[in-house]
Amino acid sequence: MKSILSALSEQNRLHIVEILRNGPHTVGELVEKTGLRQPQVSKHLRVLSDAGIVHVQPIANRRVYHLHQEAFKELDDWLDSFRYLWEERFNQLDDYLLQLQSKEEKDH
Amino acid sequence: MKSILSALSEQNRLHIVEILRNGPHTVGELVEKTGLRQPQVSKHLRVLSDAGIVHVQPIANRRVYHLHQEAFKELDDWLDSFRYLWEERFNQLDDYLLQLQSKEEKDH
DNA sequence: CTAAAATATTCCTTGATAGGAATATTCCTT
DNA sequence: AAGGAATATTCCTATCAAGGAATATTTTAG
Repeated sequence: MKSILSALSEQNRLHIVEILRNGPHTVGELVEKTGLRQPQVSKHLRVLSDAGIVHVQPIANRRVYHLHQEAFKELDDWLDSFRYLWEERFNQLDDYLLQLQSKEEKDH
Repeated sequence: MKSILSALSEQNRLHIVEILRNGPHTVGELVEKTGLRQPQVSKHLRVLSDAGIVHVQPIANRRVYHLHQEAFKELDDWLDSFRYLWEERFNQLDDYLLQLQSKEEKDH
């Protein structure tokens, strides 16, 4: 989880991921679309790959990169544990404040 | 989007967010549960707050922090744009490789 | 009004990381 | 085999962010 998030936390990598959302791309195409230099693109792809966000398919002397669904599923599962936030109708905060207050009264 | 992701990309902040998933906490409680020192916790909370991930409710001389649903909704919306990855049955990669190959043949 | 508790901020130092430049590697073409 | 194209890696430097220590701020208690 942490490696996925930190891989995505960099501007240019986020951009690359959003380009790949439109389908697989070779490194050269990514260089063109991002305006970055080739070595930096390769380096970012390495980080994304290590985080399991992209996969590579070698074809001749090119490398075709594409998104790997597992990483996004993982993110989605993690987000699931927060969905109660906008699905529950009662307010956790109010509850907590009341509880804090009653604790205070006990202290006196 | 980027600020949310980079806020969450730090280990201890991710931990704080997961503690807050169980409900609102004061700074002191977070210090205790994380084992971090108070100033660092305050600093992390600042980053989370700037990213819109947490909100604060002052009560006496304490501050009660809680998760702010909007940030998670935003993340969820962003993830939505990738859901096709595990919902589509055809394979983008295969399509792309075929396309690459036919382009190559034209070049000859 | 003063002291103490809870929290935030500032300053400093250090470690991680991104970009630049150069170079290595791999595969194709001839 | 040699050269060139596509991509990856290495080394260096500069920037940024995290932790430590000290201090400031706010609020309550007495």
